[in-house]
Amino acid sequence: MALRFYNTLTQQAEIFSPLQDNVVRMYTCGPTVYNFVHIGNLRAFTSQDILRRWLRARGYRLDHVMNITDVDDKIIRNAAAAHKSIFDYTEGYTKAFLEDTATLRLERPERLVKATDHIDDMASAIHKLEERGYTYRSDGSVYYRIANFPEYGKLSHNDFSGIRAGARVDVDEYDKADARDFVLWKAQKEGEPGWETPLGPGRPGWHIECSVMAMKYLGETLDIHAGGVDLIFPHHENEIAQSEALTGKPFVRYWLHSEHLIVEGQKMSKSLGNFYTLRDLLEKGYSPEAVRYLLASVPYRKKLNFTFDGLKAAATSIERLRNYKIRLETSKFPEGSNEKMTERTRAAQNAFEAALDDDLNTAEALAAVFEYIRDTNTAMDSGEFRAGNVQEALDYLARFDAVFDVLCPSASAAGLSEAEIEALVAERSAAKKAKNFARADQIRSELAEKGVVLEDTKEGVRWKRL
RNA sequence: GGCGCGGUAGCCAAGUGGUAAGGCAGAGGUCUGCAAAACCUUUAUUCGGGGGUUCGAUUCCCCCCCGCGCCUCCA
Repeated sequence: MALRFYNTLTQQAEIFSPLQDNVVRMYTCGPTVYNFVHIGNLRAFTSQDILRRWLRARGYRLDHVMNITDVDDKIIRNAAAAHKSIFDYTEGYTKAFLEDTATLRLERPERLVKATDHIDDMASAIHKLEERGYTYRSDGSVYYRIANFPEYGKLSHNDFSGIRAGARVDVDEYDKADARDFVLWKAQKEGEPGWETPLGPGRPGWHIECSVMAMKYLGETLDIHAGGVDLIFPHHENEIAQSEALTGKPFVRYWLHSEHLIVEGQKMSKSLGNFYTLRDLLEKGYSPEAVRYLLASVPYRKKLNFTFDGLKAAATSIERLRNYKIRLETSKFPEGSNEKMTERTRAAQNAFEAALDDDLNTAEALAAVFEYIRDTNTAMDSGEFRAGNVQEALDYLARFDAVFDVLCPSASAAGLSEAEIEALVAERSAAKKAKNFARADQIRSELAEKGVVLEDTKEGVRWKRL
């Protein structure tokens, strides 16, 4: 089954193949670094991480560009309030963003690019748009005239044909000829940061950075452009208008948009008190893997209802996966190999791949893994699962984890060393042999307090950290 | 109003024109010094409501109800 993605542009699932060879050139809209990213942002970035990993699993090489918006109204406002330059102000949140995404095990894109490093490129692009007659000036600012781009609206599927240039709307406030026109270059105002360019002093509008940086690094036509659904209009619509006006070529072949996350059934907002950053959740004691699992477990085009029950369920689900892996690694199985198990593994692998090929259906992919685990656990209990089947099962888990990446626990800061744990385990075994169960239980609870769980099995005691 | 997404068991959630995946939680059981892990059984005659098409619809069509997003810079 071929890899397919739902394309916002065509409103259909389409078979994916890159324009050139096996390299996927993709661009994703990164953060505006005026604050810590919240779990809604991270849902989108997690979807993109799953996308990245699955493309690689399917044999593609990636050239992925993500932008960091480090100049915009909110940044200017907040930096001024903090009495900092926008550079000092955004530096801290850029660093925090990189830390948070690393904590969530999100792969770094091949290129991370900042808007402020590309001011000249943007000014040139705007100048070129002026030459081509797509713009007009007003009070030192440059606007894009959407009336000159007939295809405007093709991504968001809005019909703007009724809007005529010259039908002035909110003239006093915006100085725009048309309500849908958008700013390419903002004239510098008193006390605001600005750049000297042939366009005059000012700063870029939001949309131009993505068009310019995407095409600078990836060429005039990208394979994939991804972001949250809220960016479809106006941001991505405007990117198309800018880019295609510049090149006359299709800007993006596959537009992928992830749905929003809601919290306990409601829109996440600071006023409702249900606004969370990753840092908030870690402080409450949840693991990064649990957050990652929850964000990844709902297919990206579905709204994700983020709940604390769900977060706990995610943590328990991860435990089940890890316990299974530990069982594979530590148990003794009968000699030989069972061909039926090999076939079962192959079927599970096929189901997993088919699910992700189908527009990254992560829920179905997880179902394939859990069904396999239940079946092989049963086979282990009955003795049908043989030593010769261990490696294929571990390989399957590895392929699962190459995408979901939740099996390896995050390093806990404190705790006992392995040697200390082993010593206590040995002491407890001796106490048990001597029927000193009081001491045995005492050691169990001591270790439990330090996050180490003991399990007595036929093959002896095994322990794991929580 | 326009465009778009969705309403499936206590919760999260997959799915298909042919009779409901998976996870979590709950109940009972096997195993166990206790526990853990694991397994087994059990939890939707039913997929927001009402019509229609069909041999047959949760899945297609129509209407209605409810929730959500976007419609000037929010993933």
